[in-house]
Amino acid sequence: MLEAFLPYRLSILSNRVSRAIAKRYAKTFDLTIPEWRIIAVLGRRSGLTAKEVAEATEMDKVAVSRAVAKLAAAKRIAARADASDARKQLLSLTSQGESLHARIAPMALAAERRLLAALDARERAQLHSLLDRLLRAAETL
Amino acid sequence: MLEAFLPYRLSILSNRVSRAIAKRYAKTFDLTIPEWRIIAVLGRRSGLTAKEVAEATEMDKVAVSRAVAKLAAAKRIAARADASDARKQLLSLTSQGESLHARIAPMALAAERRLLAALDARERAQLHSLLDRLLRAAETL
DNA sequence: TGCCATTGGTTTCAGATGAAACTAAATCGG
DNA sequence: CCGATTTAGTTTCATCTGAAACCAATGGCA
Repeated sequence: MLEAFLPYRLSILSNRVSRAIAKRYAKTFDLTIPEWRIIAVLGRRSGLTAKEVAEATEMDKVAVSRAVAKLAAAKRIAARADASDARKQLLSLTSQGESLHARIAPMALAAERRLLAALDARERAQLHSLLDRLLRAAETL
Repeated sequence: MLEAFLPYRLSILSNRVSRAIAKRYAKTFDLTIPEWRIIAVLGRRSGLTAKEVAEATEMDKVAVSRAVAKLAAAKRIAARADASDARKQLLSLTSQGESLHARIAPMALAAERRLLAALDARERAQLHSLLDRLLRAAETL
């Protein structure tokens, strides 16, 4: 039963993929998955607060707080104060962070492509649509 | 980019589903996901060794060792010695474990059904086949 | 204005986790 | 047979993680 059980299969697949990527990131860049997610998100949209990052990445705020602290210590991201709310910090990539992002993003996409090589274009579109619907359904479980 | 990145989407989906199920199991039965996996596997095939359980569930042997210890302490599974190899322990559900399994399995299937309600029969078949191929592709990443 | 509830973010604490070391038993090669 | 290697499983240690407590700033609202 387990082999056919959807939650189990999703977990195995996700773990295999994440582990493969995480190992590579850790070795090459001393970067964890949460950190990489933050880099990815800030690479697209700069000046987010920690809370917005947490929402965008679906990580909890503790994880974000810690990853942000580590990234900031490594000068990969920088925080500037929000003029209108002293609790908030607006986060963005430093130039170091930018260049890290520029190096990693292609690697990430290559890994994804390797995985998706198992499917043809039509199947990829199906997969995307199926995942969309499952993700929405999983919001309210 | 992150929102469309397959490894990320898989991780979010898997986490949402696992978290929902884990929470329920933990509250109702004091059972973690690794423990539940072992129950599920032993419910189907009795007399497996810890190693075989680890293979069947794709968990590492440390996790299995710990979960087995806890399940055995709770008298949910029992270990008997292998006659031909003193290192091995043949694991099986106790009657308590059996009845736990009988109670949980339907819950698990119901959760899966709720998730799959977002798809029609044809799409479920597609999903299965896509996951099969992705799982195979992810073996060698 | 001045209190109270809320919000953004960090710290703490206790439990989970994985890699590597370890123990004990079995197997292999000579 | 007997030492070297492999295998099953456990323990240890250092790290990760999440829930809850916490702190500081803000936004009602009376």
